[in-house]
Amino acid sequence: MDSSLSSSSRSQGPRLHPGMISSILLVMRYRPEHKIETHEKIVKDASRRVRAEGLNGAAVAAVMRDAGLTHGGFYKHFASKDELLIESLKEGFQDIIASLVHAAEQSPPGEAWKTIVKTYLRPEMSEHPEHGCPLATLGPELARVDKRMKPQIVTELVNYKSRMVPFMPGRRTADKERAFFAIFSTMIGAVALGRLLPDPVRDRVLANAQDFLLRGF
Amino acid sequence: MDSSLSSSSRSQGPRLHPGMISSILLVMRYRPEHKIETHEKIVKDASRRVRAEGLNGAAVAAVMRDAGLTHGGFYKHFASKDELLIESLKEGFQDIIASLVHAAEQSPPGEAWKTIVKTYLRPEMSEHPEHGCPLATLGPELARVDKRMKPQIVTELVNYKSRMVPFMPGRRTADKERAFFAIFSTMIGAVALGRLLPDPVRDRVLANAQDFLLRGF
DNA sequence: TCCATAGGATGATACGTATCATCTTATAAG
DNA sequence: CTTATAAGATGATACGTATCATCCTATGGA
Repeated sequence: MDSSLSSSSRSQGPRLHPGMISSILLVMRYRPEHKIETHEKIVKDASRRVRAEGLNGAAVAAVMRDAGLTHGGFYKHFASKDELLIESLKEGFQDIIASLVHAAEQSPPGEAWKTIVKTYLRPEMSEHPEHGCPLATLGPELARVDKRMKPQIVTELVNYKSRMVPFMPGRRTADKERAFFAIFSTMIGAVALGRLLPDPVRDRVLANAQDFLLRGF
Repeated sequence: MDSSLSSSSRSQGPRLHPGMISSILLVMRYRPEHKIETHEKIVKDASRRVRAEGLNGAAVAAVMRDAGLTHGGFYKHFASKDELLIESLKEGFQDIIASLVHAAEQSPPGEAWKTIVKTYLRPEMSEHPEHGCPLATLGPELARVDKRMKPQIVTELVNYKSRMVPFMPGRRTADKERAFFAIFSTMIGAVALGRLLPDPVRDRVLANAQDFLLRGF
């Protein structure tokens, strides 16, 4: 690995030698992955909390406790709470994108969008908002966040769209985009509406939306 | 009005006479409508705030200030903040129900549902959440409120549905109910999604949902 | 004119929360 | 083993908010 640098006696002048490198660059007291790992754990916990309890369900103290830490270390990981929010939203979007893409990919091309609809509208998806689509859980709240966060949220949404559009019904891309908005509007609304109602009714709302979409295209 | 009770000299024994009535029942220092009026003003202000800023946008102090009062008198009007929340939600639902019913009633019976769709999806409706549908503004938040409030929210939603169903497309009531859920899911989702996006895109999302629905039934 | 009182105002309390300053400690490098 | 230092813990501050106790005052009736 570092064999070319291992004999410092051969280097002349003030060139970099292993000792200098380690004292300048490699001064890491914890495993290099350590901070990254806990950072990711915090974000994942926050992402679940945010989807389950809304934008202010991810209180600093609560999220840190989830990660087995105390509130004090928070600002070693994030410049502000908003930064955590953005990261946990991103995490949430990647979460459902992964689920939906995975489902879509193992179904015949023409049917992929139907698979996405069926996956999104499964009752278990509604039952577990902490693993569900951030749009269905906190869509309206996201519309009200601080101006500074909006561009980043729009970016996530645009990315979401671009990952879904390939699977959408329609010939031209413009058609697929229209289908994306129509289909996701219906699904987001159905999940939101369903969650207001007691279990059996909720499932009927979801099934109804599914029928509507599968027949509608 | 009270002429039958006006001559107290005619009554014998410990019967009710005007003096007693006024000292027992009619001891009202302010106009009887006074309290009701300010109560309604508080609720209307809260209803706007809640729809514009979310469930915790209606802070006691803020709402009272809107009404030209201070926070102290709040509990002369409401037993708790939750009580205000319920009342302002009810107000919000009555608000859009009135708008939609009004629009629907002045259009030919078979077309009423189309008018509702066009009204709900107007860009101005999206621009002014404080006068819009509570479901589009705080649907997911309502799904997370305290268990004790849920029944009352469900009641409001059921009432909303029963007011819209008569205008929905379909022959039998069951069909109309299915249409209600499909149509409102799509509209709620479209408004929520649209509000995440910058103005011109938002309007396309709304128009897209409208086309989808008008063609879909 | 005076009074009783309900509506409203002032002010206090208790709690949650974001943020930051300062202290402690685990650990890789030497 | 020692040491430097970054990750994390403790604790403090500041602010918002719900709730309530207590005070003030406008006003209809006498």
